Amino acid sequence: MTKRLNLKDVAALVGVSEMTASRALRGAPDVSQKTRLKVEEAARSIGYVPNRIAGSLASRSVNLVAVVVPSLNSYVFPEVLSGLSAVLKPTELKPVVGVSSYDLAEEESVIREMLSWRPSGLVVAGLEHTDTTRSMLRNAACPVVEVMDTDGDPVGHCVGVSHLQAGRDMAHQMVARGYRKIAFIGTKMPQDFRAVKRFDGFCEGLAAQGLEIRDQELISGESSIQVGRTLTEALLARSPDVDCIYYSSDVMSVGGYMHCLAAGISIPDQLALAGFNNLQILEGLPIGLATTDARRRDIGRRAAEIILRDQQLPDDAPRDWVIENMQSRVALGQSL
Amino acid sequence: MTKRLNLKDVAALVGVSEMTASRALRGAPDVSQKTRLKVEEAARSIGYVPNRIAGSLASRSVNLVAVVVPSLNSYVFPEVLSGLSAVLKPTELKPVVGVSSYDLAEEESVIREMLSWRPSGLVVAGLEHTDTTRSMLRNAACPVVEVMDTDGDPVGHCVGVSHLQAGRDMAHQMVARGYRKIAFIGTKMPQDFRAVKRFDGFCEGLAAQGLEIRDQELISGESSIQVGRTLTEALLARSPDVDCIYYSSDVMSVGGYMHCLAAGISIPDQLALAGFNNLQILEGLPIGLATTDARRRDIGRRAAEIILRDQQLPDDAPRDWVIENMQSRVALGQSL
DNA sequence: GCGCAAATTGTTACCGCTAACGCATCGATT
DNA sequence: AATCGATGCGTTAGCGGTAACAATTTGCGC
Repeated sequence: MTKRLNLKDVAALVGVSEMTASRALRGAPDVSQKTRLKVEEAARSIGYVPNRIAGSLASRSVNLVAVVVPSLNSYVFPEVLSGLSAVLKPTELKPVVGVSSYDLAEEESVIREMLSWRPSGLVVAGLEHTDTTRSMLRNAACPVVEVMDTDGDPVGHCVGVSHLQAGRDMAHQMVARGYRKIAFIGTKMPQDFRAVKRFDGFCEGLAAQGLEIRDQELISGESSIQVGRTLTEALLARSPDVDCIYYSSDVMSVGGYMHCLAAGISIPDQLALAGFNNLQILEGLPIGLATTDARRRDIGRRAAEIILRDQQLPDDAPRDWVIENMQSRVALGQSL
Repeated sequence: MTKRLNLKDVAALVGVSEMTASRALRGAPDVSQKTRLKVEEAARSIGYVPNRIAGSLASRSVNLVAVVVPSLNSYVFPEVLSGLSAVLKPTELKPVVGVSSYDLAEEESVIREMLSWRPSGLVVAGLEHTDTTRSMLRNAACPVVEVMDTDGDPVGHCVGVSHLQAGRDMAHQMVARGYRKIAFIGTKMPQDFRAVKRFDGFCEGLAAQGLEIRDQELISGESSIQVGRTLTEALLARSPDVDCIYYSSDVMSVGGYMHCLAAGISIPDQLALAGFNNLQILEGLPIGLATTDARRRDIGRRAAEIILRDQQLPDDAPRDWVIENMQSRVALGQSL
């Protein structure tokens, strides 16, 4: 907790103007190598850290990309972030993460907070927002990308997969493989709009083949292996004839698998399981659990690319809106 | 992408000075209820979002707490964050996350970037830093808390557990339970200083009882269930007589457990397993895997409390440095 | 040694907001 | 009616940098 250091202090130490010191430290052109070195050395010697608040205000530019996700615990968003970071790494831009806790009001407040820092771009998970949020996104002075989901009405750019379609596809796969007594287990219902869409698509897919959900467990809590296991046990106790379960997430299907292991239920002979996301935790299990690859890393990468591209454009340039539906892919594993 | 809106625009619309508009929107005193409502309404109507860059510069205060962690994929730091967020939630402060990728040079650059935003506090995982980083932390004009680890020489406040001690404790538990042919499997070695300390403490604990590591697998890659499974298989193939394995993380021990499931190895009769962290993924497994609770949420909470407390203090008030060693707790489960 | 363009450095005017202080207004007090 | 403290609002002067332009120095050809 020492005296606040200014550019002025550095400049005075070297005996140049603030402007020259500023240029030297930013690596701007028009500074001689000699003074640049002297300034850098002086800055280092007194431990000067530039004040980006002042810098950003003056230059009207902020090297941050805001990323708003519903949760960091669910294993799914860190991977989106990782794709995004990889693309931003060689640039000046840095991601900043905000968490909305699957709550639209909270999302609104997080986005307002983020936008108040005037970032160079905003990435937000999902297409569902409050009216105020939508209006803030529309008026934002930076590119906006809504990610994860393409079933809906994007405000800005949009990169994701169709969760409705993913649900339908899974229904068809299950029916094609002969399962008829099919159940669904979901968490964060109905706050997780994408899980709801998968469920809807799933029911629709079953209906298209003259079937309907045999039983279901929907809870509003977060997903976890433990919860997946407990809900599976409860559902099977109630509906012992169920021959196939679709889970809202791989975390949950792993829990289901754990229940089967403990209860001696053979997979897929006695019970078939499928999840969603293609999470890393599926790798390394004794059997491959069926899932759908949600292209999370690709989504993160693409969002970053769009922001980089747009951000270069002058404010009044024509913008071509990207709506990109990455095809999600069912991976059957040995559990279906 | 619309016109940039100012406080001036809002003020003009209402017919008051910028200052009054500013006070109204911040909820500052000395504004009549009537004008406050008019200003709020005007701001909402044109979709004004305050510019916190300008605001922070003028008020010399930033409502952000920087949090620098090595990774978001490892399942461990999100929980620290969650404890931290919970404590900050009712305050003005908001956490901002940076990722250092288990790389001290990267950490230095992330911390410099963070400090350039003049946050109200900085939380960083670990006690090992480059000299430049240490000097930046020492000179930072905000409270600094080093978390996770207490074995070392903190620059600022410090909250964590002793990883050396955790390793020692686990060695004693294993020996006490009769295991003698003990191996270690670790990831991010040696970049993960805390894992290294656990390993060192572990070896020391074994040595204190006349034993030494029977075999080991150390890799620099990230931990995952898959990697845990593969390394376990490789180690057992090489040293089939090993009767107990200590892993650098629960993620890895779960992988080991998966190998045992697949290979029909009975736990703990044929092989005992123990990990570290007490991650949530342990819950729901058919058996409880031994681990050590690393108190991650408590650490996050405590760090937030320290920052809140310190941040109120005037710059020149005497500061009492906190060094808090939370006792880590071994949880034996049924795998040891 | 002179003239001129390129290279380097300095000056001025903000960026958008707020701290600090100043100045009215108004009801209550004496 | 003059005094006074509270209340509400405006004015001034920055916060710590940078864009844009002005000024100075330097190198070089002739």
